[in-house]
This record gives sequence, structure tokens and C-alpha cells, in this order.
Amino acid sequence: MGEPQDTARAQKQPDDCRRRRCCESGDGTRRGVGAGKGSFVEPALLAALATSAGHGYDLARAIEEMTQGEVVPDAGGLYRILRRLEEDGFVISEWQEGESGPQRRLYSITSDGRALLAHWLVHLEERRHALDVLTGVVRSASGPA
Amino acid sequence: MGEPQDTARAQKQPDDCRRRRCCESGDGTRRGVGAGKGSFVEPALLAALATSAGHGYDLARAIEEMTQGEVVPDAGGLYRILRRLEEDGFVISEWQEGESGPQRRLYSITSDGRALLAHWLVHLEERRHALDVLTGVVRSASGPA
DNA sequence: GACGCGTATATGTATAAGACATATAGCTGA
DNA sequence: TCAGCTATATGTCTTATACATATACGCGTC
Repeated sequence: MGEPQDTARAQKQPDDCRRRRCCESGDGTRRGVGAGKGSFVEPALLAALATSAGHGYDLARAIEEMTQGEVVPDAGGLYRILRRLEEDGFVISEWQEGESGPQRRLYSITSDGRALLAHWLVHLEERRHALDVLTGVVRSASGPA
Repeated sequence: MGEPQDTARAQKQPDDCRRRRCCESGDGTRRGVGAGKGSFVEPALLAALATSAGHGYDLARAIEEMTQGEVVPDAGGLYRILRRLEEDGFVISEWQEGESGPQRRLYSITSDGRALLAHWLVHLEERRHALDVLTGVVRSASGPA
């Protein structure tokens, strides 16, 4: 693991999200504003990795710090997301040998990963707008004053 | 159906979300920013009902209109949410007799439902803030320029 | 008058994210 | 030794949404 399966996958759908996540129904249909397609831990993870490579455990804390505690990733889910991202060539990892303490795996973002992060930004902003609109609707329906 | 099972349930946990939805882990822990606990269709539905009573089918279109197409509820899910809201006393419904066309069920919001909507507003604003923070983090990690 | 279409309500099922529990293994200090 | 922290990982549950489909009514049309 950690080998550049990156290159093999990179040219599949060059300027797209390549896989499920982040992009929605494929045909551009977007329903809802929150749950469903596209998580929030994943972009946070990519953002943390774009800042600096790290281990899963540290990344969790980095995310919590970067987001001022707004995103507190579940430890179990974090490693699953990292493995999935690696399968898709968005991150690479290598075991760190000859260290004290438990075995650690160092994750780094790939150029594909950076592209995915940029893509995420667009989607997050879209969602932010949707959530804005919904909040406005709820506010005016809730307190007409 | 449509009877005020409202009153029976109302005094359970007066100033709370009373049930699962909307409020998070119960102990105040909130993780993540989007998916998981609390949908987005439900507050939209309550907001639509707070504006005016209506049938499920119409409410779907009202929501789409109110949110400028940002929330397009799934028809199947909509009726499930309405039934769940009714079970919990947040809405009431009655079949409309003697009309042409297919049978219609008129839904109205209860005072508990209005309270829930007000509660939703708080949570949506919290989430909006969380999403704001996350988006900012992703933006600065994505394009440091 | 059979058929398609829009209205209206409803169920079944698949996918995905997240929450929580738990397993493992190594190190550190009491 | 034993508790507790670091670190990675799997199992499982709940929930939200997406999509398919079933039903029934009324209306227009061919």
C-alpha cells in the first residue's frame, strides 16, 4: 500500500470527481442540502492533508483544531475514509518504521487529491448557499416578526 | 387520524425536541455538520406548514418554490416524514371528503410543531456556522492565494 | 373505451454518512 | 502488573435521502 496506484487511476475522468462522493447524482441533479451524497469529514480531511501530511490520529485532532471544534471526526470513520481515498488515488500512505510507539501510517495528499479538494470547495459553497436559503425560509416562517 | 393525540403527547418533555430529530446526541454533543441527525426536508416541511396548511403533494411544490429549488423533497420520503411528525404530534391531518380527484389529506401544523420549527432554526444556524467554518478551512487549504 | 397523463398517497429497497462499541497492539508511568 | 494514552482498524446500528414502484382517481384524446 502506498504505491502510486495514483497514476493508474488519474486519467480515468480527468476533470471530474471520478467517483461517487462530492458530486451528486451524476446528471447534475442535486436534492437536499445536507446529508446523502458527500460527507463533511472528507473535505476536512483533505484540507488537513493539503496543509501537511500526517497520521490518521493526528489528522483527527488537526481537523478539530482547524475547524474550531466544528468538525470532530469519528475515529473509526476516519480510517475508512482514508483507505477509500487511497483506493481512489487521492491520498497515498506509508508505514513508518523504526519509531517508538505503535505503528503509524503517514498519509499524504496527491495532486488528484488537491483537485478533489478544489472541487469540494465548489460543492461546499453551493451547500452553504442552500443552507442559507433554507435557514432564511425557516426563520421567516418561524418568527414572522 | 387527525385527532388531537397532540394534547396527549404535548406534556412529555415540554421545552425540548421531545424526540430524536433535530437535537443531537441528547447530551449536547454535536459532531459533524451535515448528515446524521436531523434532516433538511423536515424543517422545510414545517416551514411550509407554518405558512399554510396543505396536502403532501402541494407541500412538496411549496417547499421547492420557497427555497428557490434548493430543497426538492423526495415524494416518498415526504409522506413518511409527515406521518412521523403526526405520530409525534407536530402536525395533524384529516382526509378531505367529497372532492373530485384522488383522496387528499390536509396537513396542519400544531403548536408543538411551531415550537419544533423554532428549535430547528437554532440548529440550522449552528450548522450554517459550522459549514461556514469548514468552507473557510477548505478554501484556505485549497487555494492559499 | 382503452390509454396516457397529471395528481395524490404510499411502500420497498438501496446507498451512504455518521455514531458508537469494540478489538488490537505498543508504550509510559505509577 | 495495571491503567491510560496513542494508533489503527472492524462491526454494527440508525438515519436521511434517492430511486423504483404500486395504487387509484379524473381528464382528455384517439
